[in-house]
Amino acid sequence: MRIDFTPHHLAIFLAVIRTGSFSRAAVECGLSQPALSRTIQAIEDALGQRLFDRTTRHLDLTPTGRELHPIAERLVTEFDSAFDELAEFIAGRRGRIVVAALPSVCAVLLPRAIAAFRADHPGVDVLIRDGLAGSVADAITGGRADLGLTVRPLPEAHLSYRTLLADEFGLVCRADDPLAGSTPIPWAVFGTRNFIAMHPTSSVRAMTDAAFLQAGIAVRPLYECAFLGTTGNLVAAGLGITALPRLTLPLTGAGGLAWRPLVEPSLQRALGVLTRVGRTLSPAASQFVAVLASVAASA
Amino acid sequence: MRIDFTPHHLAIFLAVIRTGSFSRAAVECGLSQPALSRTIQAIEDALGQRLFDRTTRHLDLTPTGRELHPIAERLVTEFDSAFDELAEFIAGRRGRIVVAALPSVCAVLLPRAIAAFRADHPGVDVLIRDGLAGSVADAITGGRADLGLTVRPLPEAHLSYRTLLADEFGLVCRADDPLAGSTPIPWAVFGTRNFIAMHPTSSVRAMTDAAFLQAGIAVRPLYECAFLGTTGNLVAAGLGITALPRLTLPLTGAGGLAWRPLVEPSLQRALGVLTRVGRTLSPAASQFVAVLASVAASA
DNA sequence: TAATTCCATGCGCCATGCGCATAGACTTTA
DNA sequence: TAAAGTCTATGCGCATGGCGCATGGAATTA
Repeated sequence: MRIDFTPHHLAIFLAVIRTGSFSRAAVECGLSQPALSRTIQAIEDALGQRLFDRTTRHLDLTPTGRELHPIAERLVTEFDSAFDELAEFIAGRRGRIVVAALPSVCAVLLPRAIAAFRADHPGVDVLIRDGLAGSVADAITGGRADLGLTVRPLPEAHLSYRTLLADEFGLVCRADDPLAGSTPIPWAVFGTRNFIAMHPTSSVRAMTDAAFLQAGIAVRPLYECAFLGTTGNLVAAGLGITALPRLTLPLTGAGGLAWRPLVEPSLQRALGVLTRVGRTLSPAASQFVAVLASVAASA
Repeated sequence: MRIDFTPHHLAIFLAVIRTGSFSRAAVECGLSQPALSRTIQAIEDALGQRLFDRTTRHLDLTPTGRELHPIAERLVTEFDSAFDELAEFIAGRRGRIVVAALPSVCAVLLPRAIAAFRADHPGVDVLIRDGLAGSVADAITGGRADLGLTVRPLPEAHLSYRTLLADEFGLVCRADDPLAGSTPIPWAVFGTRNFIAMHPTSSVRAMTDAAFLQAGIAVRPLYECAFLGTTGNLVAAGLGITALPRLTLPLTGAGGLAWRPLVEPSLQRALGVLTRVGRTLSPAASQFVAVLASVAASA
């Protein structure tokens, strides 16, 4: 007779050894004595060997039982620790999350979220890959990242997007610029001043272009910067003004700048979580999204 | 839902990974596709997590599945190798046998039996503890030896004895002794010559005393030797004659001795296997007994 | 649009595992 | 010496779970 051994079988065997009695082992295992007795018999039948030499008064391991003893101990321990380990992962207490994010998110939202998350999940590593909107989406599509933190992408069948917060566009000028005094400021202002643009592949540029279109003005970019730091320094140097979402301001790295809300149109850059549809998130990643949402809500 | 995971569950999980398909995995596992599908679902329900992101066209591990993968591999391997190991033991190809035996058996029967046994069972170690009849029986009673090779002991409830061979008593004298010419020789001969006896605790002494009683003669031992080598040398020196079972002759260690069958009564010392009742022998030990029996039969 | 290929699900069957009651063996106690 | 007590084994019936068969439903291909 060939049965499929389970850790349960082995645990029962070990309980008999530990207690030195079928009845006591049955109590310990939460079974009736007949059930336990038959489980031992089933193992013995499967092995073709007795495990215990037993009478009503005596119970001893047979040589085969003695041989199985350490094996059973090892297997049960292995099983338990393996599933404990897995349970840690499922509980979100262990794992690795790869987050692809826009530089601005990396600079502002992510650090706070990671700090809050790691406080509760010290066993989870969070890896960051920063990049522009296109590369974030590619990382998600290609499976190189679990989560993307980016602007709303063009709708695509296998991408799922959930907005976390709206980052408002505003004018960025020198603090001593007269514009810094009036608020709010219409986008039309860029028709009268030098505009320092971001690089055409950036998500900010796509939105400023759209705003100009909506405001009905034609703006000729004076510079096209790949990095916000460059943009900030150009503005600080008095070479022109620009429009940036509020959260990107710290990335300009320049002092003496003012940010004032822009209207007509009032424009917000949606920042959110990008995932791949049909791909289950790890428990840790799901919980990280929740932390992100609460951090974004309190921002 | 909490199920009892078995290596079978894990093997099915691994088969799906290996084949990249539920249907192919089902074939590989000798199951129907629905059965396999439900087994995976059962694991997923138990863990509260999907293991595969699957459509009819695509199958991918989820993070939890990826986490379980190496764990499952390890556990299945552990289980297999553990039971392979146990199977070796049960087949009698691995193990350790402790044999307690009389010196004469150690010298004559055991070496041949061990040689024959080890040729077929290179993985089994055979340990020998030699001692007189009493200590052999004690070793069995006390569980310090698996098998005893000794004379038939006094019947005792927990000892089981099985005769392997009958070792015939004969006269031992110098080869140039006139007695060496006549055969068979009656025990009464010891009434007319100096008798060199074995020590009172030895099994041989018990039998020679009984023979004298049966032959109706009174014999006064000249010496009482603990070792057969001493006895042999005393005989060789011409100090007397003695009676020994045939198989003990090589242990006398003396040259120039003759052995002639004794009659009136003709006496045989039974040599056999002593075991403890109610104590299962290891598979290797059982097989060793079989080898002993066949070696004894051909002796 | 039809055919094909997968995975999921409804259904019924049967083996397995369980508890209850009790038998049987052995020891202890009166 | 007999009765009581303790421990494992077994008969029995029930519920659960695992399985195969048939089929549904979704995605892809011809």
